[in-house]
Amino acid sequence: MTPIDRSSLHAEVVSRLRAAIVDGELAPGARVNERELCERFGVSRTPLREALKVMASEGLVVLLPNRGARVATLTRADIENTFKVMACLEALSGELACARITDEEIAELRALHYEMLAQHARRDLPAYYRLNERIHHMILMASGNPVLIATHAGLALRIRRARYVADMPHGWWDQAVREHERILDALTRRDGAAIAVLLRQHLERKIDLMARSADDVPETSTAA
Amino acid sequence: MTPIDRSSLHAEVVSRLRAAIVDGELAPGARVNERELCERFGVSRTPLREALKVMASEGLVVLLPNRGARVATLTRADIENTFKVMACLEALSGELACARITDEEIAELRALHYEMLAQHARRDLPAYYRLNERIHHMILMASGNPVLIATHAGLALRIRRARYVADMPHGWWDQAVREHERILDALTRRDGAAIAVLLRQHLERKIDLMARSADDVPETSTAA
DNA sequence: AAAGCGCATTTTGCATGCAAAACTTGTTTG
DNA sequence: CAAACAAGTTTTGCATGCAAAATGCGCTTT
Repeated sequence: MTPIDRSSLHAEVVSRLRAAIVDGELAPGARVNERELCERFGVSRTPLREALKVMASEGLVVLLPNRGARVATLTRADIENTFKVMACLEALSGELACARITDEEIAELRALHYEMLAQHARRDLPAYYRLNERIHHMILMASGNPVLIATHAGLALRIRRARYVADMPHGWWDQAVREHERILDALTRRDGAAIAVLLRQHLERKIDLMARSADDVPETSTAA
Repeated sequence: MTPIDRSSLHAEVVSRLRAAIVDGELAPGARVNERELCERFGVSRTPLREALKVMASEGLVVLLPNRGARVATLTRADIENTFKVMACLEALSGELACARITDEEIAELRALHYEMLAQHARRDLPAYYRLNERIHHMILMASGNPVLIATHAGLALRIRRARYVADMPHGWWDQAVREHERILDALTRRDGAAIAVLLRQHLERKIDLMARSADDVPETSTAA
C-alpha cells in the first residue's frame, strides 16, 4: 500500500481504479462495491465516488442510478467500433507526423523497429506488443496534436483489456511486420498520404483478425 | 429554477454546468466558485464537485489542485487541433454512412439540404448553421458507430463556444453550399471514398478560414 | 412446493463538518 | 516608496452522517 498524496486523492484513485480495470483485476461486468474499494485504497467514499464519475465519463464503468457502478463490458461490436475510430485517428497521426517529425525521431523509430524485429525473431509476443505500442505511440506524439493524442489515449484505454487476448491466425505476425516496414518507409519519405493509407489498413486488418477470435460477455446492459 | 430530479443530481448539475459553459454564461478562463454555483443550482458541494470532475475529464474545465476550477480557455491551436480530429472523424462517418444509410434517410438529408439552401438564400446565418449542424449530425448517426458518435460529440462540445464566432470572408458561404451539394451527391451514390475526401476537405477549409479570424484569450494556463 | 409479500440489512446519494491550503489586507521594514 | 511579512478570512479537499432506495430473506398463502 503506497501512501497516497493527499493533495489530489481523487486523481490517485482514478489512476488506481483505471489500472485495476485495465489489468483485468476488476472483471468486466463486475459490480463495484464502494465500501470494499474504500478499504482497499484507504480512502473515504467521497474521492472514490468522484473517481467513479470520471471513469464513467471515460467509459470504463457504467453508472446505474441508485444501483451503483459496474465495470463496463465490451461487446465485439464495441471493440470493432472503437478500433475503427482509432484506425482513423492513427492514420491522421501519421499524416501529421510526416510534416513535423525530425530525422532524429525517425532514427529512433527505426531503432525501435529493429528491436521489434528482434522480438519477432525470438517469438516473444508480449515484448513485441510493447515495442509495437511504443512505435505507434511515438508516431502519435510526433503528430504534435494534443487533442488527437488525448482522444486516442481515451479510446485505447477502454479496449486495452481486450486488445491482446485475441489469438491471431498463423502468418498474421509476419504480415504485420511487413506492414510496419512499409509504414516506416513512408514516414522516412515524409509521404503523408501513403502513411495514412498504410496505417489505416494496418489497423483495419487487425480489426478483421480480432473479429474472428473475439468471444466476450454479452452486453453492456443492466444484467438483472 | 426547475426543481432537480433527486435521483441523479450530479448528472443534472453536469448538464446545467455544460450548458452554462457552452452558452458562454461562464466565461472562458473564469474561476469557478463552488459556493456560488451551489447556491445557484440549489445543491450541496458534493454533487457539484462530482460534476466538476466530470467536466474536467471532458475538457470543459481545468482543475488546479487546491486552487479550484477554471473554465477551460481555447487557444487558436486548440481549436485547430480539435477541428482536425473532427474532420477526420466526420470523414469516417461519411464513409461508414455510405454503407448503411437508407434511401429514406438520404431523402430526409436532401430535404434538410434544401431547407439549408433556403436559409442561405435568406442570408439567415444562424438558421443556416442549425441546419448545417443537423445535416452533419445525421450523417454521423447514419455511421452506426456509437463510439464515433460519442467521440465526435465530446470534441464538438468543447469548441461549440468558438465555432460560430469567426467572421468568414466573403464568398465562403457560397463555397460551403457548393461543397454540401457534392457531399450529398457522393452519399447518394454511396461513394464512401469520395464522401470521405469531400467531408475532410469541407472541414479543413473551415479550419483555414477560422484560423484567419480567430482572436482568443491567450492560454489555458494559470493566468495569475 | 412455488410464488408472493413484508421486514431487516445493506448500499447508494447527498448534505454537512473539519482541517489544511490559499487568498486578502493591513502593517512593518529596508 | 516598494517589497516583504503576518494574521484573518475564504476556499478547497476529504471524512462522516443521515435519509431513501435497493437487496436479501424468512414467512405466508395457495
